[in-house]
Amino acid sequence: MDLFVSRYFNKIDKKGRVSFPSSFRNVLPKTNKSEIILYKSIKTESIEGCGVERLKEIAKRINNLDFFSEDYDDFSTSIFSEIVPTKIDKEGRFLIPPELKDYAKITNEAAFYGKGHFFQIWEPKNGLNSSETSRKRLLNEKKSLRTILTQQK
Amino acid sequence: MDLFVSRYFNKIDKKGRVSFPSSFRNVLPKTNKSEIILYKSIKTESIEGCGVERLKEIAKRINNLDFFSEDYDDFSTSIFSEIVPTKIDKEGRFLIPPELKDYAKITNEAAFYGKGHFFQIWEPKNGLNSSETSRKRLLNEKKSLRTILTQQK
DNA sequence: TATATACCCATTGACGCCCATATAATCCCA
DNA sequence: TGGGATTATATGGGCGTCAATGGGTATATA
Repeated sequence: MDLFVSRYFNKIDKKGRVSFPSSFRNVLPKTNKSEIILYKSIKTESIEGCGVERLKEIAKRINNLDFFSEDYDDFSTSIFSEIVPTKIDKEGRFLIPPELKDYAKITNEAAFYGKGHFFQIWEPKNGLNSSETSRKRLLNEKKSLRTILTQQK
Repeated sequence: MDLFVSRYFNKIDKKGRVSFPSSFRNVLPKTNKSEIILYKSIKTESIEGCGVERLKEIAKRINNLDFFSEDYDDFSTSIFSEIVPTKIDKEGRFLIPPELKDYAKITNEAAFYGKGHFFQIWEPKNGLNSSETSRKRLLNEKKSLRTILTQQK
């Protein structure tokens, strides 16, 4: 499985360390399993992150936007300048950068949400509320996991 | 037969393990017979699942969406974090993820229902009640297998 | 020097992996 | 085609490993 999937709730210890979920670690490239990049989620009150190699992909996507558009400016500012490279220790733990931790209002527990090619880190209650909202929106739009997962080409 | 069909009632042992029905295992791709993905059924109090290969297709599709669109966000949010990849051991058994187990109110026995391209896992009594209800509803609507099987497009 | 963090080592409970058995299904050969 | 032998499936249990977590000490940085 080379995708960030599922959800994990991990404790933050007295030193501020938190375990990066084992299954997430396995998604990171073999060449660099000890570093991730973190940044503020643009649309939500959460931290977003991915492996370093994904950064290049993001750069490409942003580069494809109209160079003179507001979006280009906004995205490149809010993403690149906000990125915090973060090291993962031998036990698979890392320190959540203080600014991001504050931004997401995380205190003593962190919820890790798999999002495919990236992941999000939430204050647990906020995370639950947010996914509940998503779930309801899906129901209203009559889309369900089943329709998406089982549809044939 | 590359479809999930028929119904099986399997016991959950002291360690929480349950056999994934042999005929279901044969539906999984030869390349990966030891992993399935599970998620909450949206419309019923049951667990739904399928092989991992579908997930990868979805990931590919989602990745092709506009990186900054609402759709990209919505899909990745509602799909990836809800999915629980689950390993099947050498004997064909697996652990039902606790959250899903609770959701379906499963305790010491699980009913596996083949649904074609996916399957469902029910608490046995709930499963029986649900299929009985379905049967009656079909009868009331005067639909029969024959109508469905013989209708032309 | 004070504070933070990198680097060790320890603990615990859960899980993966292995081996075992009973029953059911299948096969094979006379 | 019958009946014994072989194989497959569901199930039970032991044990080593790993993930998450806790904490001590050296090292760095300001």
